[in-house]
Amino acid sequence: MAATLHDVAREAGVSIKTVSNVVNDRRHVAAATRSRVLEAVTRLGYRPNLTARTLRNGRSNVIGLAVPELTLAYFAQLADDVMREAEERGLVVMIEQTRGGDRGREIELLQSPRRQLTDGLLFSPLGMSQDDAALVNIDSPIVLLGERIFDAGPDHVTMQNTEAAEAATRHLIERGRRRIAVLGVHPWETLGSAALRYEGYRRALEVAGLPFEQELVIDIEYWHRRNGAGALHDFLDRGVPFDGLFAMNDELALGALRAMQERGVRVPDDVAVIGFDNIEEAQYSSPSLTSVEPGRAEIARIAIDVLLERIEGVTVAPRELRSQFSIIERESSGTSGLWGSPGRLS
Amino acid sequence: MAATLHDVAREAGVSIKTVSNVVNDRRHVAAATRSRVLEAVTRLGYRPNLTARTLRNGRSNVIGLAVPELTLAYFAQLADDVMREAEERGLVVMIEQTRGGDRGREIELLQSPRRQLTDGLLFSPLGMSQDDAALVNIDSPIVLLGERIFDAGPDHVTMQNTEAAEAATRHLIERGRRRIAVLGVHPWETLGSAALRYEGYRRALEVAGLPFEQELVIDIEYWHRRNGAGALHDFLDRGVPFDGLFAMNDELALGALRAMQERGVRVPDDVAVIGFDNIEEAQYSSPSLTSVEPGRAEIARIAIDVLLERIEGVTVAPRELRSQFSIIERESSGTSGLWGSPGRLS
DNA sequence: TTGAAAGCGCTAACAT
DNA sequence: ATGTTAGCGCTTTCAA
Repeated sequence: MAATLHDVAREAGVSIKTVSNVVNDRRHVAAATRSRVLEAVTRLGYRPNLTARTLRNGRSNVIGLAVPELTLAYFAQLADDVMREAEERGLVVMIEQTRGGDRGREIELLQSPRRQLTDGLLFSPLGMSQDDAALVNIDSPIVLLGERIFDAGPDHVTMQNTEAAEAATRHLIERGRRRIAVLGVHPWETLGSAALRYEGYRRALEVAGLPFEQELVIDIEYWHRRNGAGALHDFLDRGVPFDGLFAMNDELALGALRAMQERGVRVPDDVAVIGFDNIEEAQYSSPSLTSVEPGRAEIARIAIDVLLERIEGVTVAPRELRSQFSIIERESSGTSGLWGSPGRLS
Repeated sequence: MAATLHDVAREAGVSIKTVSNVVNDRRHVAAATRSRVLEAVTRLGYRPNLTARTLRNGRSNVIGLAVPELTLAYFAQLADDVMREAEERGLVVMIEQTRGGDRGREIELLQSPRRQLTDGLLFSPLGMSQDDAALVNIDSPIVLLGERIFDAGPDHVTMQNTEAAEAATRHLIERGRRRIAVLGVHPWETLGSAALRYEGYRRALEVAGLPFEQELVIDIEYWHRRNGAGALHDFLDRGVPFDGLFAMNDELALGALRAMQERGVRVPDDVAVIGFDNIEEAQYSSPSLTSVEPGRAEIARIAIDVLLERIEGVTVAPRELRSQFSIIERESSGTSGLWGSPGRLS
């Protein structure tokens, strides 16, 4: 059995209060007493029971992070960023997967008794939508990530989707591309990353005075590589001429690269490609993938800061915060460079 | 403030014991009482305090999973598998990253008070080695994953590294390759995935009566894509002739594919390539990557079963369990197939 | 500076 | 079938 405060107190010949004071590094402990206690602590191998401490303090120093899927590189990297930031603040992260946009699972998760194990939740919904906004107003502190739900009550940290998508499309236009296809559109939604990025795409065309062509719009529900590859095969079958491709995320873009390679379409010579998210693989694909760096690490940092404020009980009006983005240019939108060195960040 | 058992009891006009019985679905509760209690539960929005329950029961139904890095696809997928299996058993998983083989962090994690938040730990060491075997014998239940530490005391679940590597190498030999390079060797270790897979490589050569050539051995410490690409560039610079490549994991293989593409080496025409791990990307690279499927999902299932047994207090001798593997053949070792459909599993 | 004791919310032994 | 109560290990008034 693990040693408790009582055991240590008995061993050191003091009260548990004193042991508690020593363990928690409080003042008002005589040096002699302190060392006697510490000795007992090591002798017994005492380690504080975090569950008891949590029950007593009403605070666990564990925060939850709910993402659609860890096997999507973007979310694995987000999780990594969040864990790094959390660690610096002495927090532990408990990750939960909502499994690719299952609205029911998301709602269940919000209401799960497991919320009680954490002091607060960073929640990245995918299946829930603006209609469900009321449901995210749970008792415990919560910060929303992503673009599914706006103005719902909780703080919200996200990226500049529309602006970044506009910049991405402009990037292709500036390189002389005129017929730019867009991959991953969700025509059924008006919010969400897809809708916002699509908006940016259209805005860039408009600003450049380029016509919008419906035949260049490729709908895809799930933004996985396989869907990108499949959809692009179908698109190529249709024979619609195009010289640029804006993929709504890097997974789609990588799938598209693969499909084009299979079909003998040269990138960037025939088609210049840009993705979104700047996942690590974008550097190592062939050709390396130009992408939008959305400021993921910044999102993680801000989100945790905001969540911690709420946990501490700060009561300001809900905030909507956005990270900075940038375009990382690589081979897929620039020089052919099959002989160049692997893409670097910047 | 959240409602407690007491509040519900008062609201329903019964004792807390009865409420507890209802909440935990015990028998010995009259139907009328039960419905009255349930009504009070919904009216007050009562949700059991898991921390209190854990303190009382000495069991949290949370298990820990410690992996090197979530951003390595293999571990993201392992985490996903573990979470799926855990969920089916009513468990929650708390993931921790040891950050790419940092021995100090691994040891710290084993001794962290955070262990107290979980009923047991699935631990995949990378920095610790056989010399540290004693340190994994912690108080709480633990199951080792991977190949860093053997015969240490805890149960150990792993894959058939040597056998699978031998099969992988044989796969290339059977396709007529005679000068097979091996990528990712760790000459400084005698256990560990690298050593075991290297052993399999050598065994396959021996069985086939092929000479072992030191110049075909490529050492790489970190099995990331960038290192695979870099090392292969160096190897190509050396001008050593080769017609097959066994990469010790898929990330290295994907990096190598990229490097060969940059240097005009055709895969599989000039060099047939096989990886290890069968990460999802292997299907979508160009060419798609032949790989060893190591039985990751099976490892997750077995590991949780074994851990749960220990948590329940089973006291049998420590076991060493291994998953089944198979070779998933794709383009990188077979037909050129640039026009084929994206690789499928099998 | 240190000690005694209450109580966080729950479960279960024991009593009725 | 239901109620009373001790106690899981900790922190924290309140006293000494």
